[in-house]
Amino acid sequence: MNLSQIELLRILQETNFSLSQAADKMHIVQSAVSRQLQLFEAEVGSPLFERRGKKLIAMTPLGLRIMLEVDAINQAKNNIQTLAADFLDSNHGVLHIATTHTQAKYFLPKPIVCFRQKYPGVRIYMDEASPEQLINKLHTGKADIAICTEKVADDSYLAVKPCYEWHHAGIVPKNHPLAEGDISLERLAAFPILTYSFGFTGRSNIEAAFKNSASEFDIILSAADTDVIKTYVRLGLGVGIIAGMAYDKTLDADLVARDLSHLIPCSETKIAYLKNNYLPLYGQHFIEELVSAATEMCF
Amino acid sequence: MNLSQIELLRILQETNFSLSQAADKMHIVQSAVSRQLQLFEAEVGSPLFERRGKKLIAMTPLGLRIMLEVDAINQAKNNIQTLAADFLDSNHGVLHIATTHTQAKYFLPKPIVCFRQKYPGVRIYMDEASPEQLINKLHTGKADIAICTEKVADDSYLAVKPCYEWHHAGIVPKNHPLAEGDISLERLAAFPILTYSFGFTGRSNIEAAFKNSASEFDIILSAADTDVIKTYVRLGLGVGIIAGMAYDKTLDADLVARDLSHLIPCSETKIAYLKNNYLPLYGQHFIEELVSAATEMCF
DNA sequence: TAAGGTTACGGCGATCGTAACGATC
DNA sequence: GATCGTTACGATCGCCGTAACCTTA
Repeated sequence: MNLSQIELLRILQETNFSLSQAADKMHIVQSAVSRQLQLFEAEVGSPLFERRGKKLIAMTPLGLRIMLEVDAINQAKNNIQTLAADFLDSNHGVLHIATTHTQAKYFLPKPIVCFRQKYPGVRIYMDEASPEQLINKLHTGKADIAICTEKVADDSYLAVKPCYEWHHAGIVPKNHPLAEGDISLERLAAFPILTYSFGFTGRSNIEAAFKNSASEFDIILSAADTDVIKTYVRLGLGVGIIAGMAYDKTLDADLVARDLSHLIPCSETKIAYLKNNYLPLYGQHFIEELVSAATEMCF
Repeated sequence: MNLSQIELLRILQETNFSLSQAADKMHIVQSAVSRQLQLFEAEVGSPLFERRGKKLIAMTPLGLRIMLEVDAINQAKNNIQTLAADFLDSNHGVLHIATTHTQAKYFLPKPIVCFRQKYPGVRIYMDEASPEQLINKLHTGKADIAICTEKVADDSYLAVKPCYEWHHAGIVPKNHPLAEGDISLERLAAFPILTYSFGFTGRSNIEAAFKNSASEFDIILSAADTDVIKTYVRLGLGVGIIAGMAYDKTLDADLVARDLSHLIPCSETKIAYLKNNYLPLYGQHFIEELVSAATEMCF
């Protein structure tokens, strides 16, 4: 057993068990990969892959179980490299942030600018995706830190830090009936609703609010992206329910935002990263930056 | 970086940072070890060991941090090997059990006999030590399973299964005043006490019982070993406080056992193993055996 | 001066690359 | 027949062992 065999297994998982693609990724020839896999399987004494003819099509139960250990080894190996680099120079490096559109546009700008000033040598990659995909990116090492509201609390491999609490707001054009007067769930439900896609940005709390009430509501458009929702609200399609911090007094002056905190439960945005993943110092500082930026804000 | 360098680091930790001893353990010459360490430190870019002249005397902070990852890699590597062996033949193998004298002598015999019948091909190593040492043995891979009452619940790296609850008993020679009549803490405290050493077999609960009462008690002899306590009780030195299951009606017929469950809080014997350590199937079955043996017993 | 660590060098073996072959869609 | 995987063989590079040297208790 050696580390390149371990690396090979990890890559095979990524490439749908293709030896030739794995060879490309490892910058060696296919035949070498083929032999290394044979050697490893021989050492284990049992096949790790299901084969159709010569093609690898899936992993055996043993292979799947061993893959957990392979992942652990790879993680530790990466941690050693990150630790070493961080020790030599904790001001340079790369930070992969995965988050949803709403956080990226309405929460992250300020802390990221601050962070850039402290760490001009750190290259930031920002990746937008659904909360489900964010978690996957953490697990596959494509992201170091995920910032979002939904789902991350369930995964036992993740360290989760609460970041800030916020509530939803309703947005309507200025002349809309809901622009004035008290708002209740019943009044809201009388209009078509535009809000976030399932699994995004506090959508679960919106569901919960209406589930507990007698009113049925009609979501005629859902999007991952606050700006899409705003666009269609402007076109008069109905009432938008968005995250409070996504309403911008200046840019959205043509819209009226109505507080919904008495109707929809509070949402909490969280910062998540793999427990087993060593974050370089600047990564740890970035998280602190997020938390302090969050406490300075008020929603 | 490669696996033998990782292995080298682990062994250096075990050998007090002696390159020559490490070389012996790895069955290669000293010079090879020296060079591999140099290569690894060069790759990391910083020294991992503090040196006095050429001698290694300690680890640097970076080295200590990296050692955590090294341990993770070694653990995963061992798991792969165990998984492979277990898959090929889950009836043969080795099981290292670490436990205290009391458990080894008064609880384990029955479940171990049962286990041997199911798995005649599994070699059992039994290791007696203090609870503190047991935990250390788990961490260093010298034991797979630890069985004891104290301490294990605190360690976050350990998976802990409750096994059975028991209470203490007082033992005295037949003609002793405490052989008859109701027993209170005050009456107990009037006699010299013989019991387990600090950190052993529910000793903490004995402490707790007397701490909460007004009586001061005088432990004139403490031992890790129930049999030692019995011996000196027989010699008339005082009252023994031992685990209830350590009193044997036949063998200890010359002694009288008095239930102390109303005076000393219940103790719980637990089974512990490393969360990250893959236990072969027979090991998992052994734990089940322990639990079922425990439920059949009554103390 | 003995014991532990480093440096230099030669030899062996592991692993890669080339290339021809085999199988699968 | 094009793509993917396996087998064979030669070449290279990494790693070990021997041996001489250096350093410290």
